[in-house]
Amino acid sequence: MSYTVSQVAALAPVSVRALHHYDETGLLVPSSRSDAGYRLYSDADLERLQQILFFRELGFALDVISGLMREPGHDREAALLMQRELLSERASQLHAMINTIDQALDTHDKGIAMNKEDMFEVFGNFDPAKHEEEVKERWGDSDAYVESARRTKKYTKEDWLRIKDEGAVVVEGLAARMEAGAGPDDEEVQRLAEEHRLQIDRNFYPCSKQMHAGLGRMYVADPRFAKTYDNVRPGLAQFLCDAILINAEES
Amino acid sequence: MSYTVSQVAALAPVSVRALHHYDETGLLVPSSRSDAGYRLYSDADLERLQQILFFRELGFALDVISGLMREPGHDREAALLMQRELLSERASQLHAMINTIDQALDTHDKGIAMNKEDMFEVFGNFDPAKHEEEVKERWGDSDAYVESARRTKKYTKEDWLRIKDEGAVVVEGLAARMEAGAGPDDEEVQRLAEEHRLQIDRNFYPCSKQMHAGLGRMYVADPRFAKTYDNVRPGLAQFLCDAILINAEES
DNA sequence: CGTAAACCCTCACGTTACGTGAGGGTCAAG
DNA sequence: CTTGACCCTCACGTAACGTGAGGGTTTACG
Repeated sequence: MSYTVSQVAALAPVSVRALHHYDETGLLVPSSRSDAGYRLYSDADLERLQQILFFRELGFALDVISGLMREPGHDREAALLMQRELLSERASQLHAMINTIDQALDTHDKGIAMNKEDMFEVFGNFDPAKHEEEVKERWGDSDAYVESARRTKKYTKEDWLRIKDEGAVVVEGLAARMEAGAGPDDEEVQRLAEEHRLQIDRNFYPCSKQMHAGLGRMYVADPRFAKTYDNVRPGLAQFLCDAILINAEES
Repeated sequence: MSYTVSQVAALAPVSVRALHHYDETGLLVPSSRSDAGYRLYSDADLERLQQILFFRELGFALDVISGLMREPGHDREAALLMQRELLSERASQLHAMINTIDQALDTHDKGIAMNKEDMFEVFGNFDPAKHEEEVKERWGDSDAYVESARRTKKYTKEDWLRIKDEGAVVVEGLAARMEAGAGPDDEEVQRLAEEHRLQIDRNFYPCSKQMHAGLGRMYVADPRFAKTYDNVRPGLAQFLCDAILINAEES
């Protein structure tokens, strides 16, 4: 099945001209042309387009998107996970903005002026220019998510089983200590938290304590990840997050 | 207290050049200049800037923002409420996009392809071009929020008390019927729902049944509004919303 | 009191991501 | 076989600034 420009434009929120533009710049070159020179988009082209649109929605410039999607080891799953992260970040950003509005409404009702810094604080985090660097930082020096995709590609089924078992040992250990009433600062819990970090570091991508802390926060903030741990024991995601943060602090 | 361009740029996520630009186009003209011709921004200017930034964040073009803020009867509170609405809409949009990603990840895992329409459906709602019209539509023919601001400006304290009492009668009536076990399709409940609409229509802005339905949905979707009703009786927001939707359907 | 660093101003041209025709083939329907 | 709906390739237009160029102003400090 293949689609012409107008069919794609009807399906996705993108103009015909934009498709021409993406073709010209090499961002999305249709995988074939008809005899008459008509652009024909395949299903795979549409998947690529979807990713482009997600990135665009997130405020990335087209050449940056181009770069991201050209990186060696880039794959759809890694990109989707990254986009998911960024989107949920953006969502909490929006909630913060809503809070700022509520605050503005309150102070407005009372006839008093708002603190100037609070007025704009909420915008700060989503500076598009700053964003690129921040992404690099958050995902590690050499783009952790790319690195991860690169490494995991070579893993065999046995590798995956081993990694899963290693992980299960840590998770079960944590769950047991939690049930035994230990706090997140418990010595054994701390050892397991550090082991958790090292597993990521060994198996997926270089993971500093700082990055690990970021992950920890994500485990509770992001239901998709929280579920992974809370399914083992309710409250485990929060417990692990606390433990990670304590482990990260002792630097 | 007044601020120079760089001070404003440090406070808010806006470049010096952008401030120049806003000045040139008349969107934000600083309320004074120093002897040397330096732009000096007052507190009021900063409030205006904050609003501009919210609108910009929402994807409005600068000339549209200019228009919105120039409309007669435009005031800060009305604008903030409108922005709040649009932001929370945007937030649920993002959550929908996250769901789409989850779906894409699932189908990807299973090695099957996703429905092409589902792939892009989620983007559709936030077409910036379409948005302007939609806003007009949602807020009524003559910009309900502007109309509301215009009318309420003339209200005296007594007007407000009367309106509040009128409203309380309806809300208490609804709460009583709900407690008595009536469903949202109960005859008396329907009468009260319609009265609720008429009160808005009389006191604030022309409110069609369709618009009323939009409001009803907002009462449950938006915690700020839900609270107003749930504080009277838990579950009342949902109850009212259901009643409104039923009332709206019989057109 | 001078002077350098740090700001500010006004042009004015550059850039990104398309919009919007102009001029001209292509294709299915009647 | 023609008409209307698509498609193509230029190519210039536009919005919202970015990025100097050239030149005053303010402030800190020696």
